[in-house]
Amino acid sequence: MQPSSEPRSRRERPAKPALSRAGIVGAAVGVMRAEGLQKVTMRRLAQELDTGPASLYVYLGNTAELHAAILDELLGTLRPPVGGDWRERVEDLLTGYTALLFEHPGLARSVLVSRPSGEHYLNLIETLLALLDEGGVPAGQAAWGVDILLQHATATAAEQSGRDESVVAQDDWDALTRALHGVDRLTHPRIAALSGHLISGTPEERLSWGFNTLLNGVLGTPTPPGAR
Amino acid sequence: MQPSSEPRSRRERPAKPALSRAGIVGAAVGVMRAEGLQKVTMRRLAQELDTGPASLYVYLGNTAELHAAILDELLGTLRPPVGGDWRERVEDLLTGYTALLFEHPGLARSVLVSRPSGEHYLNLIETLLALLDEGGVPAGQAAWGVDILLQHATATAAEQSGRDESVVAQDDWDALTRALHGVDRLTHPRIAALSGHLISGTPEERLSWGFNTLLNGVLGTPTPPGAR
DNA sequence: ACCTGAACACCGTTCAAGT
DNA sequence: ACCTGAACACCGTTCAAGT
Repeated sequence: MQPSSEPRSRRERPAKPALSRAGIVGAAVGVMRAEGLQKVTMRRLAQELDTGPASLYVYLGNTAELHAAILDELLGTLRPPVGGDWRERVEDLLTGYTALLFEHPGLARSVLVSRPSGEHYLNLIETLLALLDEGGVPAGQAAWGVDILLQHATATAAEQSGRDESVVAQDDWDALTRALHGVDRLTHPRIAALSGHLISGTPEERLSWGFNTLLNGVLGTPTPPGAR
Repeated sequence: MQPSSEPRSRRERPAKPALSRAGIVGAAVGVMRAEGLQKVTMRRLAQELDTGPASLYVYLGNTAELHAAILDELLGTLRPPVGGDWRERVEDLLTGYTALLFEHPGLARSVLVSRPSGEHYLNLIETLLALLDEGGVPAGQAAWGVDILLQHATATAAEQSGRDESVVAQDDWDALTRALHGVDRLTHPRIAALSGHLISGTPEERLSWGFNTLLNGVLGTPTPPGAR
């Protein structure tokens, strides 16, 4: 019997491609788009790629690294703003970054802890530094400012997680919001007086105010001499 | 045979106390102090309280609610600052809050999503509002300011999680830090020029600068007319 | 060298059934 | 009414063993 030149497997599968970090991250983005981030697990992804979960650990150290890589991939779709002065362009860029994360708040949670370090994230930092430089922000303040601006964007998106995934959110609302309204005006007079203000505004208004507050603060707050 | 007035159980256990929300949260704090937050799971806690995990769901809606309740409990140990002007007292109070979370960064992660709504958290908000009022911060700015100040503190603590639990952290450091240093100065000139500044300063210096930046921004940034 | 089956050691949450 | 055993439907990560 002659050795066959046919592949050993009889089943004609869609030609299982070789694993690679890029391929894994691409598949992860696909699963996330189709089924949400909560389905992007090492096990589910291995299943998608027709292998066992252990194989993924050849390319990724852990799940947090996977999430960071997914965000970096998403960041590739972020276009640098063109119109307006430097402040408007900073706000536009950060609003775009936040909008991306608002669609996947779970990603924001992950990324707060294990930040991306890929090309697109570096481009975002570079662009922000260029805009702050254009606005005359001193180097030290700009460097620390980028950090705090991105932290605010990421944390604001992360706060949405849980509040959106389940439909429970609407009638359950928020225990804190209820507590703020039901407060005793004798023990907590200022909360009682300001309860309207504490939860006022749309998410967009608060985010925009946050970026402007941060920008004003960064412009006017020197970093300590030792760190400069 | 006379019915015995003895308890049905022969084993003299440490008198298993009736379940209550406060008891569960207390036990959770105990487990956290002894073994870390990662061990505070519904199952582990049920074991600690000599019952099944389902019993806990009579008192707590989910794990996030448990974590929020733990932080509120911890917040009971936070003493309002006494010395200095209003700005120093704000910074002291927020530094104390952050220090609490630095010891349990996982708690900060949870709480970013599902905030506490207990007595001690309300006291913290009330105290902050009083201090901002003392500083002459307009009501709308103070209300939104408290939110952004607490967010910065919480997010900064959350960023520590992962970086501390494992000893890997030290030599692994941070992929982003490495990426910032290894950047190409042709494609990312500003990162290359500022790489020293981007990671400079101690955590304390950066946190303090963050609070001051926020305070300066809050003082100088009016909230939008509609939301006011 | 590269890859992976199988196992280890867990999770949160629900629900039918008990007291 | 209050409580819970047992089950459902999963996880991340490791490691010995294969090719």
